[in-house]
Amino acid sequence: MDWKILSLLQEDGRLSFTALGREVSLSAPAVTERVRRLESLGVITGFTAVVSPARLGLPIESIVRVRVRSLDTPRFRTQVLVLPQVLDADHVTGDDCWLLRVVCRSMVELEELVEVMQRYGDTTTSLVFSSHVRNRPLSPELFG
Amino acid sequence: MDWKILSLLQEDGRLSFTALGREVSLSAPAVTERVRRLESLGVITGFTAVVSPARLGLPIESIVRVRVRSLDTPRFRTQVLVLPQVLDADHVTGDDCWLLRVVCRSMVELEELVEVMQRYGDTTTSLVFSSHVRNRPLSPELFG
DNA sequence: CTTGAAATCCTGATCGC
DNA sequence: GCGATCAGGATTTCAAG
Repeated sequence: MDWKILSLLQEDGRLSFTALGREVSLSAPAVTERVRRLESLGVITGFTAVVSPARLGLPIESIVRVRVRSLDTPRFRTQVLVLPQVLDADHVTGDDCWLLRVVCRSMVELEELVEVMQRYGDTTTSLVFSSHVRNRPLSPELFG
Repeated sequence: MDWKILSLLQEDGRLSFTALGREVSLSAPAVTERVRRLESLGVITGFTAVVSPARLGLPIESIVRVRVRSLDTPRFRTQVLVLPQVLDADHVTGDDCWLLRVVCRSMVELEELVEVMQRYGDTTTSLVFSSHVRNRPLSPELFG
């Protein structure tokens, strides 16, 4: 039941509670309470509009791996992770330390960004040809 | 003006049009039309609930790089990219070809997934320690 | 979880700049 | 083209059962 609600809200985050109720055969206040509970449990962390960088004039998307020297990590976090072009930043195991997803307007801008990151460690940059899966909804099949 | 609307909707995708109108000093029908236009332009591609894999019992998150042999690419796409554990999949430049973000319940499950992917090419797996930036909203600063 | 009533919101038409 | 106002219908919210 909660899974059905989660699936529907991941598909359309603006579904009204009454529409949601119709789908799952529950009254509107009942689904409202379930959604509020999922929020307070931290299962649902928010609702958001999905925006296309390309349509906004940000045609370049790339993944930058940065091997940050440990002494430079604090400055890396305050100088690089706050840049608006950095859409995702994960600290990971392995030699690469950090994986950043970056969007920008041009290769020149990307070059500048990577030069900044180079100050904190070696980088490896991959340009994204195409995204075949983007933020796939979590589904009960994960527990099949 | 459209930027203000985009920022607010990326923060809270369920904001009502009247609340949105109050924030930007516009009437509800006016903001409604602007949002509809942003949707039809493809700037806003949808609305979604943001769900926490960890809170759902998926504590392992990892980035898998797969160097898929080109002859195996069609099967890779139909056999791997459809798995529910694969939340993101990008085709990228460079030696690695594919970058996948994967969530799962345990290291055993991750091992099985990586073994499947190994059938299509060499893999390199990085476990995510922590995500310091996750889906940062696109902001006008990108064009500062 | 459901019901029901009051407050709020959404939608379309119409008008004005 | 863009936004404001208004009325009718739908939705949200809160109380009570």
